[in-house]
Amino acid sequence: MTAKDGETKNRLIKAAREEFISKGYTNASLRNICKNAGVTTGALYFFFKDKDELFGEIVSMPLFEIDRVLTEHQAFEFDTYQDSYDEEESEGPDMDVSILIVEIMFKYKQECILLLTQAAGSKYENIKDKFVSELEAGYKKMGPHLEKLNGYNKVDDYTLHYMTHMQVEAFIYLLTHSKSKEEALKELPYIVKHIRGGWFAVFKS
Amino acid sequence: MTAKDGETKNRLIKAAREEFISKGYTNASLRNICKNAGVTTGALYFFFKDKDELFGEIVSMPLFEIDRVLTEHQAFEFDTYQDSYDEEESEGPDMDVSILIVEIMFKYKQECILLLTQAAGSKYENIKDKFVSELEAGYKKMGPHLEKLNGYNKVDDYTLHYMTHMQVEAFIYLLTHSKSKEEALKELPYIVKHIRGGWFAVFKS
Amino acid sequence: MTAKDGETKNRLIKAAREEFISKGYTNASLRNICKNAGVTTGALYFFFKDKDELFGEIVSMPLFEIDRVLTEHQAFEFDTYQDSYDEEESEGPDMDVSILIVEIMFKYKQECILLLTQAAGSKYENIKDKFVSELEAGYKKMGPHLEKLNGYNKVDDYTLHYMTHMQVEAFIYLLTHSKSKEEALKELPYIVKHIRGGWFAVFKS
Amino acid sequence: MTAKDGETKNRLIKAAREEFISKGYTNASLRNICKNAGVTTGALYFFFKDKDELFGEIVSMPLFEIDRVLTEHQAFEFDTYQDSYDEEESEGPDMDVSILIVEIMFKYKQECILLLTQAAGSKYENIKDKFVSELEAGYKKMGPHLEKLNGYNKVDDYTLHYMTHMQVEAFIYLLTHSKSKEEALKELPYIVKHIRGGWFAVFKS
DNA sequence: TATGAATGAGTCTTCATTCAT
DNA sequence: TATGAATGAAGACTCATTCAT
Repeated sequence: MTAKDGETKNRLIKAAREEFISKGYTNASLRNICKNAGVTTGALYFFFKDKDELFGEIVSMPLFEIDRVLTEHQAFEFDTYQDSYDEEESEGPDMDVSILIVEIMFKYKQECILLLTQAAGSKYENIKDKFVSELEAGYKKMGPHLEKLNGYNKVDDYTLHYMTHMQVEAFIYLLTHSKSKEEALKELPYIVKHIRGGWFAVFKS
Repeated sequence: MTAKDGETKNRLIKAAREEFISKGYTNASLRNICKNAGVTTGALYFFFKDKDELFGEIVSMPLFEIDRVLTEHQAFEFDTYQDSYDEEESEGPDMDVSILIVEIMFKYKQECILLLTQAAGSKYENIKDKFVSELEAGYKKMGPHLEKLNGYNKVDDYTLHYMTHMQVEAFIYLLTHSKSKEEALKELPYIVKHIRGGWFAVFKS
Repeated sequence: MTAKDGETKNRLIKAAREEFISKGYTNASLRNICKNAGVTTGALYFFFKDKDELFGEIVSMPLFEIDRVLTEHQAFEFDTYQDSYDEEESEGPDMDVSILIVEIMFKYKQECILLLTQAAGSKYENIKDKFVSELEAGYKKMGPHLEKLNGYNKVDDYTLHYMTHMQVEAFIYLLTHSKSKEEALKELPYIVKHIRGGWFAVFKS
Repeated sequence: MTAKDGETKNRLIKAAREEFISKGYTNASLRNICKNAGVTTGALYFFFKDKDELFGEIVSMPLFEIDRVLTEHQAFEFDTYQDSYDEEESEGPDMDVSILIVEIMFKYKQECILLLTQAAGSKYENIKDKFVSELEAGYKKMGPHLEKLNGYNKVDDYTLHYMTHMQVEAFIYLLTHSKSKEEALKELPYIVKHIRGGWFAVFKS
């Protein structure tokens, strides 16, 4: 590092953020990014291996935080609901986790929109599926326990995958259609209600 | 070497179909299409105004058919449910329409996937929103009638829009995750059940 | 000729006129002309050998008329001024010819502007030089007679060519900078006065 | 193969010069320029924003120098002739400025021809009008002073504009029709005489 | 650390023209 | 008379990437 500690790299990241956010991965131009950062192409390639890696720099932070919450959520849920599951009477941990995710998504609003809707062409273009898989894995672990309880159907893989996918889409909707974090949090309960409604319609006979 | 019967045009369309489907609108290359069709660039531009119009040639047919079903659906539903609405006990017309849509989507499977998930950059890039709007408009007309019935809440615009959006996503899911029309039709009832479950969870207090 | 006598050809000419006038020779598009004429490319090539010939169809008429006036003018002037030349006291035949030329130029205003300022790339791109040569040839015939008169210098070829060229430019100016034939005719005397002023400054010692 | 000293850029400029001069702005081909420079298209666009900027590189130098002389000319003339104006007996500063302009024009002969007669389509396509306007503005400042002197008419805008335009055309003629600077300078006095002759024919009653 | 130069394949689109029917 | 189809070369311009210095 010279005098200006990471200055160039920061300018590149800032310019990249704006370019990616406004044009999406494929249509973003590295040339443009360099120009707006006041830096030459060579400099970009000193700090980043390629376009994909630069893109990663922009979206990795929120991605990491969301991943962490999801992982913790699963661990927690598994411990808690081993023996009972009484969804009806509480908004319980699901609601808490949902709030956490909304908080993260709006903390990095533009980055998350970028990651979840404009990443086509990049190595993150299937990130949605990754989230779905993580959630699904968690639900699968819970499955056997739920099935022991009264009135719960066995749900086949297709349906489970579908419902998990919809859940992810719901959060993306919240992210892309709410003006502010406050609005999102205000609407969240209705959305959770909606998700659960669908969930129980399928799980209960 | 003058071909008859629109042979050249057909070869162009076929090559375009493959290129668009495998790469999406933006990343498809007209050069490639021409090369694979064994035709010069000039020929392409004799038949099609530009890339967008060529793309339209591939996706307009399913788009048209889906639009028609949606329009008829709305008209029908509005007439039928003016006075009563007993969702619980039947799978009624909604199910019928859903089946119709699935039929169309799988009749033109690749084209629909293209249109609904790979159209970014083309004039159809907001087609999903258009479907959502059409459905939403239909539901809004039904709103006042539903509100007269026992136990139905008034649903605000945000939530209505959200639910409609999810409904469209559900169909896209069905399209992209089912191996065959048969599998899609087999899963459809569960999905409809899921949608309705969410729907009533919100509509009923 | 079929029923519609020369209809297609006329439509082509009309469309070509508009295209050439608004874009100049090089930037005019034959494709566009055909489209606006509601005719296929093949038809154009049935009536016209190539772009140049079509262009000729538009500009040949005024060209012909101007040529004729210039030719007659020379013949006339030569006969008249064999023995005397008293420019100072009359506006004489020069003025008459100038009026005639202005009349023609404004009768085909757009076509003449096209021919004189937008013909680059066509076979008429040196038409200005042709006019200059014609005029010059006329003046050369008059030269020996003028030189016999008192106070007239011999004018070298370079200067004669220059003055003739300027004279042509003066008419082009009149054409391109006057709003109407009337305005052009109103300004014409001043321009002729200007030309003659220059002329005599050189011819007389 | 990395060249030093702007070698590539120079080769590009040289090739561009030749291409533009021989074909004019519109018909010059960037592809051709690159080929003749032995360079790839990308290289061209590294050095120049677009065709217009490359063209500017060729013609901006003479343009700048001519502009400077014109500007200084105006300032000077205005100072000098505030109180008297005796055109008849001297060739005065007008002649000096004319010589200067001829010197510049022939220093960059091909470039000036390009700029003044082949720039259609480029951002310089109206450069002639710009020169006319500059000169005209200068004359307008002198107008009131001239009118105070004996025997000077007021000249209307149309005529003034016309005469200025002709003056510019005269210099273009000199440029395009003289074999060498020497020939141009030899002819210049006659041309100035011609211009003044026209000028006084109009200015004096 | 970063620059400046350069690659080379690629983008979509337009052109005047030809010719069998 | 005219069409409809097709050519093939060319247009300006952009791309992500490389590399010697």
